[in-house]
Amino acid sequence: MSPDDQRPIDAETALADSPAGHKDELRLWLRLLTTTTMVEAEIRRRLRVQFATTLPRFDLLAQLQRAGPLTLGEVSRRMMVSNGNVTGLAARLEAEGLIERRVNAADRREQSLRLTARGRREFARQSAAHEGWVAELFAGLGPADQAALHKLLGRAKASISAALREEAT
Amino acid sequence: MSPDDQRPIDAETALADSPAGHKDELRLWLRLLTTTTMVEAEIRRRLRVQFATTLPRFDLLAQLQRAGPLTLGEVSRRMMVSNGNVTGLAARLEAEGLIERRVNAADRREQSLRLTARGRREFARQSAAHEGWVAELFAGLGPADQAALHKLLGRAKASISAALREEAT
DNA sequence: GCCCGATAGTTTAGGCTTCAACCAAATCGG
DNA sequence: CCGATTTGGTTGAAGCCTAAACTATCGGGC
Repeated sequence: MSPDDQRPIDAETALADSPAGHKDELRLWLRLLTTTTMVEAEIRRRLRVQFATTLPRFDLLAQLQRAGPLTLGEVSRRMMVSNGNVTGLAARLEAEGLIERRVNAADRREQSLRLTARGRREFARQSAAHEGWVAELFAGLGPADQAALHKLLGRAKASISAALREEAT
Repeated sequence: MSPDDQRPIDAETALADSPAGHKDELRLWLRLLTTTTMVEAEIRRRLRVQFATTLPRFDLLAQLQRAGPLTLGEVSRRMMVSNGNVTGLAARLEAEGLIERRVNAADRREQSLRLTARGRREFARQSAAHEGWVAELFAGLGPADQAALHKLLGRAKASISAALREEAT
């Protein structure tokens, strides 16, 4: 650790040396992050200008479309966001008439969310466009590269999951 | 384009068929996104519990550490965020005594940001820990896989950049 | 029947982020 | 020199997001 590194690190040497040679992982992570950020920013931008919506709204609709009615908690887990977050998101989508809530009579704590007819219609339009955008952004990557990247990302996910489980011990 | 796709897509067929077979790209993108999200969430969490700070703050300090004094606009471009965002971020970091601002005498619109002594000290601690976390999360990925992933992400970035340039036409 | 712990959601406070409108300083063309 | 444009930065409104505290309901043990 020794956090007393007071050398006047200049721009050149900034990323050059390291205590344990973890620079490669760092470079990999930064590249992964910028790649994702670029795609995400473009998708957010297009959702806004073409459909006047946002990525979180789109994601929630996608969950309902794919999995049918879901409780707030299920949506929260699937989207990997806090439940408080889903509360607000669902409120906005409900106000826009894209989803509706229904309290579970058997367990009155639960309420399930489902798409309205209008929500299904809107999402179908957005979803088709979205799929095209993604294809367009990755069009420069050949099928073999795409497959290889998919596989390696799977291994990366496994590595990360393992590290997270380890930590939870 | 023809966004009038009105079929009542049900949950089963949701991801099953597609107009042009762009499902593979979509799957690739979703995997890329979740991988990044998992790492990012963990880094945010550790920054919060171990250093009571946030990822954007850390990123801004990193920019200054690596590149020396920068104007707000330069930071904005490097971090790929809006300039209004940097205004607030810099205000908080200045209030915490980690950075300081200095108006450029030659062009009084500009002001450069630089780390304070305390900022350098704090960032050195955080940075060392951060590097270790990233290495830990990717530890399950062998050097060959890491290198391959890095290369493929480079190609993906090139593809995305090309698509964005195309669009700007 | 009643308390107790667990679970589903909401609320609150605070930070991050964007866009669009704005202000101030610099630059450029005439 | 001076108006028009550009550039650097700030502000305001709105949405997203989290952690932590809270409310309501359910289930089980006694």
